[in-house]
Amino acid sequence: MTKRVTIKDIARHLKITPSTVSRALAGNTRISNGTREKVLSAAKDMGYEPNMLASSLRKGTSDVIGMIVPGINRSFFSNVISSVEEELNHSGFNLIIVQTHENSEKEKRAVQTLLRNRVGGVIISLTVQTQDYGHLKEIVKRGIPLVQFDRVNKNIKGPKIVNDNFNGAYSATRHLLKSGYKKIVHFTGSLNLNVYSERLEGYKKALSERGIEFDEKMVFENSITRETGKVNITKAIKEFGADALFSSGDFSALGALEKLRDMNLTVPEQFGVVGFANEPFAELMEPSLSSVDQNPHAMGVNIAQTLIRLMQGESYDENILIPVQLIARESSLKKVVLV
Amino acid sequence: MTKRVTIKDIARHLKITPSTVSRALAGNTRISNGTREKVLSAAKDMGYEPNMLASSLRKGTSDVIGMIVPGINRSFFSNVISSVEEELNHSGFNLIIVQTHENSEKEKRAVQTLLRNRVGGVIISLTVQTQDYGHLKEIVKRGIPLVQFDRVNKNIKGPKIVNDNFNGAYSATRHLLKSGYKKIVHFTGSLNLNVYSERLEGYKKALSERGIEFDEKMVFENSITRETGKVNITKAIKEFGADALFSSGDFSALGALEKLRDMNLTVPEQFGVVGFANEPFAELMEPSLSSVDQNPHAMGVNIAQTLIRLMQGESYDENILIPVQLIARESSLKKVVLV
DNA sequence: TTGTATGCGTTATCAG
DNA sequence: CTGATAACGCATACAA
Repeated sequence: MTKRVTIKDIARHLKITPSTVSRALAGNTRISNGTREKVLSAAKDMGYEPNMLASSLRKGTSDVIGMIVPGINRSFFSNVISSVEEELNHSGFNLIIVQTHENSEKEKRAVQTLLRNRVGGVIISLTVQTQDYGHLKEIVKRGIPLVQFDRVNKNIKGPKIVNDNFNGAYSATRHLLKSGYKKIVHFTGSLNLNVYSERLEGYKKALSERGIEFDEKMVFENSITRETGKVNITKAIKEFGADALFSSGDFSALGALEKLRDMNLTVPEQFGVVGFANEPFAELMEPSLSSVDQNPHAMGVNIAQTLIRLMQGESYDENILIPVQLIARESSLKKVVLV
Repeated sequence: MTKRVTIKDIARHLKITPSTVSRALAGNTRISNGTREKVLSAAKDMGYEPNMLASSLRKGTSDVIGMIVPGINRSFFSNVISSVEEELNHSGFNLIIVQTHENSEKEKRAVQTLLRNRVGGVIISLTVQTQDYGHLKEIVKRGIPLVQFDRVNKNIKGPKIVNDNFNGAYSATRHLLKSGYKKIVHFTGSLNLNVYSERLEGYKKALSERGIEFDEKMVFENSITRETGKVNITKAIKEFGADALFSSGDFSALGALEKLRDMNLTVPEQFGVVGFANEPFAELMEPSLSSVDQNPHAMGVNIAQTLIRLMQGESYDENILIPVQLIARESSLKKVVLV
């Protein structure tokens, strides 16, 4: 446990003052080339490592960015995180990741932790549970740059970066209709979340465009897990004679596919399925699962760039829409019907 | 951007000294119940949030733990992270996650960042590339608690938590032999990494136990991706007449399965496959992929508890072995042959 | 039990 | 261009 080398030590060693050393290390301030070089080489020789705690304390902000997500084990989030991180690192920032596991209490504590550690900025995607937005307001109130993404609250000021969920759902549903399916049910998460309510609207639009009357009973809310997928697909077929499913998540689509197989219904011949998120397993299944890709990389890059601009003082209140892409695979390719 | 409330503000408001407030907030020090309550309620009323930067700077350590991993988008790591985080949160610590993307330079920078931010402890799983261990030595040298897991370097002092890779590979290979397969090839990552070299040994033992001579040409090193899996399975069949594969990773096993299908070889009838890691897609494939589960939850809990003990001063140098479990699925169940 | 004094390491301000 | 001084917010040794 060696004693840490500080700016003072370098100053003493070079017989100059700490302020000069600090300036030399910072780089930008007016300082003679001679002393700068001396300081830098001494710093290296002595094994100096800056203390960011002290620096941040003094400066009142830090280069650490906090990112709060429901969970890192979903393909979408893990990919967004990777892209955000890469982009932030390029600009000299470091990323802290905290998971909420869809628990709003954990979300509040996460925000608290980040504020206590005086992060330079916060990136967040809300939990399903989140109803009270005091913690978000607190971030804004303290003047800390905040970027919301994916699951956002429109009433909180600041940039929000979301997928074009409406058009993704619209394309998916339209694709099923074009393929000749008639009775399409919809599985969705909580409609309190923007992402799901937007997708529902896209689904509706595709139906109405075809003159199909929307039946809200054919929308299964809070049905986004593998298990609920299994349960509800049975119900959908028995009660509504459904012949296709557009699911707002791949896991419920997966559950449905498994159940359909148990029921000896063939996919895509007798039943069509399209999911959302394009999880890695989608292409590996048999039949492979059609899904809407959310373009997580583009979203991550956008989030990072937006945050950086925000931290540079460019304060704005913008909504950015990230395009999505329908990946049509076997599970929905009954036949192609031109319209 | 409200002015931050500090201990001084509370002190002024209550007409006592900052030290008293500090002690009251810390809780443990000797202080009268009256003032403690007054301080706590004032802190709440005034919206006080401790500044952990200042606290950590003063104390010389922080409650933030840094965790460095090759990537969060692999099932194993993401599950370990979740468990570590949960366990650490219970004990009042916070987790920072940094990815290296298998890049040893990023790994070094990650360590540097963590040291500069004076984290209270470091958890790390090395990249494939890592050859120079100066950054790990630096952590130890500074007296910062360090826990290595999964991909570890035995020469660095401190606890190392790894799977029972040897027995996992041994069971997997033995299972293939028992199922009647004769010519088993092995796909592995870089044998510089402990995890892969240990698995290779397990594979060897199972072979020798059956009196099968080990042929090192049947080991395909650096063949752990979906793409290399496809390439090498072809080679394995053509050159060695292989009828089974034990792969040290699921992605290469996946590639192999895909290629086998292209070649019109049926699994498990004509060819057996067992992977390692039990990625989520393993059970979803057709045929489902047998794999070795690494028990990431147990590993995460162990890592966190070990680190906490280390931070409490219990300095030891222990190797902990986390058991693994072979999950036999369709891809290897040709028939059961008793031994 | 509480107050006083000091320093953690850095940087901003003001002189020179 | 460089030096002196103070302050960021908190916690501790010591004194009372």
